[in-house]
Amino acid sequence: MARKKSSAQPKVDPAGAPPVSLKQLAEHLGLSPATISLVINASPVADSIPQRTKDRVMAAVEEFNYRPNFTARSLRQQRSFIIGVLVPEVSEGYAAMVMSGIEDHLLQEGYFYFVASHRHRPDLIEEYPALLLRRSVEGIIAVDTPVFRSKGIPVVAVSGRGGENGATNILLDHDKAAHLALQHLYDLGHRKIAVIKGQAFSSDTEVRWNAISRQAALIGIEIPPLLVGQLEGDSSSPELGYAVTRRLIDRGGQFTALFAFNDISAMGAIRALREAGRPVPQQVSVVGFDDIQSAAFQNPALTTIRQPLRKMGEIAAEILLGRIQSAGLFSKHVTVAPELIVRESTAAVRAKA
Amino acid sequence: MARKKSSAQPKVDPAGAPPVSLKQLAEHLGLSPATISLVINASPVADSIPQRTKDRVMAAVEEFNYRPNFTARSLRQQRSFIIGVLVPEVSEGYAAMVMSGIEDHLLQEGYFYFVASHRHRPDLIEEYPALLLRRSVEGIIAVDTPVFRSKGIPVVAVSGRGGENGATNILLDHDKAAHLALQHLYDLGHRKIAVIKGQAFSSDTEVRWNAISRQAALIGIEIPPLLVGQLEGDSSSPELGYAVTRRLIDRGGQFTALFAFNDISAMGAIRALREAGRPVPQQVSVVGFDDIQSAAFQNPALTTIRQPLRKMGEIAAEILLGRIQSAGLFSKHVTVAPELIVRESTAAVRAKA
DNA sequence: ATGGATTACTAAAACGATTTAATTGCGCCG
DNA sequence: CGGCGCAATTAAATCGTTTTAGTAATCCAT
Repeated sequence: MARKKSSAQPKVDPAGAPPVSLKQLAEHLGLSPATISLVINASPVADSIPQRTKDRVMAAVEEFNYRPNFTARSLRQQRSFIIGVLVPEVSEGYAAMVMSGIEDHLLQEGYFYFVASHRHRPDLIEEYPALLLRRSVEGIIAVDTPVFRSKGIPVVAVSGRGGENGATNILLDHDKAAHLALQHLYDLGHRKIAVIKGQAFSSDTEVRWNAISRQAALIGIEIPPLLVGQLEGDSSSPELGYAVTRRLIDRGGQFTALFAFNDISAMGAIRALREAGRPVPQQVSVVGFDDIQSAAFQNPALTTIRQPLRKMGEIAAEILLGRIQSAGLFSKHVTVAPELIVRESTAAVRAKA
Repeated sequence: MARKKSSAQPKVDPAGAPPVSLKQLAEHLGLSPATISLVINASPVADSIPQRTKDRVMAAVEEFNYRPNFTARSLRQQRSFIIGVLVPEVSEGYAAMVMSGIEDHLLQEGYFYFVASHRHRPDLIEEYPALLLRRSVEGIIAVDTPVFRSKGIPVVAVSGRGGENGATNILLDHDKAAHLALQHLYDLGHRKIAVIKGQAFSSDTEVRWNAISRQAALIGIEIPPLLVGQLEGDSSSPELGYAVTRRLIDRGGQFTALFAFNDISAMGAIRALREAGRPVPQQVSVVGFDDIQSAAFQNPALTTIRQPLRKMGEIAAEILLGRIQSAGLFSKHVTVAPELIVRESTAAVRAKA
């Protein structure tokens, strides 16, 4: 305590100088840690502290580049400023897009997030929420992930089914989506429309299919079981769309248009159709879903239903933080609107030759 | 302290029972927190504790579902078991794929990670590492992100340029990649080959271009400046590839093959060529780079150089954890091998009609 | 019987903040 | 001149662990 004196200009240290603690700073200033903490956090208790002292404190903070230790603060305040994000797989365009929106909002508000990809494995879907909880996340956003018991922290589900246990759901207006797609095809003269449903484990599958049935009936289109296929397998490659379309073709049902579960499967479907000698859009029109990046640059460019995925992520984050701040009432769900993007994979049905 | 007695079966609490602390558990067992901590962590000091007591402790842990508070433990041990991941943008396929590999390894080893997307903004590239540091991450993985001062924690760069300041680099063998692509085209009879370079801010751009120049010379191909284009703009849509290919065509240089910087730009290029009446692969062959998911389902399916992105992420995580564990020597870089994936976008050059 | 090992624990000090309830000194009023 | 109130601080508890340095009791050998 008598020797260090020449270390008067700490400034920018090159690499490894350990950060200063509140106590050290206090000692340097001849004040107590309490005072400094109060000043730094602009606590109302600090109102009685004269500006002179406050300035002195702030100057020292600057000089030594003092930053409160986040872990210590977390422990004391019981706040981590971390939230957990559950997705099927980070590298899938759908989840990545939602995450992008989530991140945007969270970082802005001073939060960080942990990501965990469960790859639809039930054991991981069970395990990860608990693991996140143990890391004291303050809330969870579940993207396309089935329900789980949320022990005491708020949960927001993006296109998931969290209906029951207190989760807020961000979901697409599937009826509008179905209407946009079907009406578009109907207007082009299509009457025989095939549909590719999603995998059973995908939370959108059921609601979407129900919406399609409803809207088809309203418009006056009949969709016989023969023209309904379902994605199978848990990869996310276009291969699945290819396979189901092959089955659809082999089954022999006639159709002039196809409404795919997502853009990825639409890509596979287009290839299957082409190989079967039924080029898109000349003989069959195809409508995708999601409007992922590469949809616009397929050949033919994909007509699709755009989901505002980024926006959905942002909303999810915003609502979650809201629920964290005030643990009061909360809405059960928020609906966002889809949009029809017309490109080249749909065309008017050809007049009978 | 005399009243609670009937709460003998805590079991699975429905929602909001606060977790028990070590102290409570200790009180319940009539032992000190120290003992329990030692038993739980199987500390060597606990060797002298009789099995009977250990069993009692473990039983109580089970009964009350006790889990040590992670924040408290972090504070005491000065370990967060968190690492930071810097990427240009989570929703880009390239980064997402690498992240997937990173996550895989990290979660296995009991770590979580924070993601921050800087979207190539210099201020964020400057700010985020500091922010992560403040959150006491134990290391940083930088994906396609230029260098920054890593204050005291290990850094691993995936296809970044961290050459100088003590980062380990995971990089592709670009010479091999260039050789694979060029030799493939050469073997198909191509001699006039155009190249699309990446944006200036992308760390791969320069090394890759140098490798291409080198390998072209070795094989005996000349690549005149007239046939070299560069991606411009910081979006990651195929639009950029489309634009640069248009410029290339307009400039009037003759070429029968095109080597794109990545699959995304290859998609744009193919469209530009098609619109200009030069179908792929009949008149021009195109080789992409990366082998992203949808590459196989383009029309024509993309011939491309596959980067083992997931694997690169895994390796990055593994090396980083290694460096965290033992802060000793470390390798400056690790090289991974690319692979040529031949599909439909390349074909033999047509005999002069 | 004494002293050194061993056994079975525990007290208390960290870790680095935040926050509540004092404490001290001083001016001023009655 | 006693005491009230205010201004400027601070002591100390707390958050929930981990870990070091003990301590007390028992055992065994001499």
